[in-house]
Amino acid sequence: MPAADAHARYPELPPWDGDVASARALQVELAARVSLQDTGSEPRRIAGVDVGFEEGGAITRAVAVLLDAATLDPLDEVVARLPTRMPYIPGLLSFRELPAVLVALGRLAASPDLVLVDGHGIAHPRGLGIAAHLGVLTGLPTIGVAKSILVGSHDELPAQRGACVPLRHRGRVIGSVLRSKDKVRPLIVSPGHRVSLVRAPQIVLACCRGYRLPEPTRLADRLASRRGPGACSDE
DNA sequence: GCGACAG
DNA sequence: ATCTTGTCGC
Repeated sequence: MPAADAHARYPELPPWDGDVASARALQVELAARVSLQDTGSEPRRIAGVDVGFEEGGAITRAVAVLLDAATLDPLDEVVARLPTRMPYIPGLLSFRELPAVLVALGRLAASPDLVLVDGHGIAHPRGLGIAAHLGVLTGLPTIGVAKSILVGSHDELPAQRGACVPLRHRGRVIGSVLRSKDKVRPLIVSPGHRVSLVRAPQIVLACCRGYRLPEPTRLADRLASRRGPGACSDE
């Protein structure tokens, strides 16, 4: 996909025009298209996506990594850089980051059967966090893995890895608060699309390998922001 | 009206 | 998200 055609290709992701009210209205429409039904089949390839910024925010850098679902070994990684076209507005994150994410995902060597996104799924004021928005756009099963709560509340969570309690909002369960590692801040996991509330945290926990973040998101995160071992593309 | 607010 | 070194704790 030509590095800036996400808008033309997806009517559900219009270019930013400063109209917050209509963007929110669109989210309400798209949220009605979200499915919380599991696919039934086990994923063979799982992708992880995350976004970082360069040049003081002028450049949006999206990273997509593809992993073998069985071994969690990396199969491919893509970095896409696009000029930033919108400011960060709580609740409208997907409109700002998805254009770059779609380009990165489209350049992967193979399409994933599931995508883990750094951000929320349906655990959002209008039920359409970035993972849910991406799922509705592409039709791919997606799960939101956030590092903090946007909306909702929950009971106390045990300190041991694997502990999981429901995240509720307006009397509804919208996700899970999951302890992915002993004594670290929990992850906020919510279905994005075509994944159930029950399976989302199970899948995410199964993707954790001793770090707080599950491998798909952790590897994408490492390339999107920090400079760690293997983060340099040249030399 | 006041505070909260993914990344 | 990003600006940023060393440091406290498991």
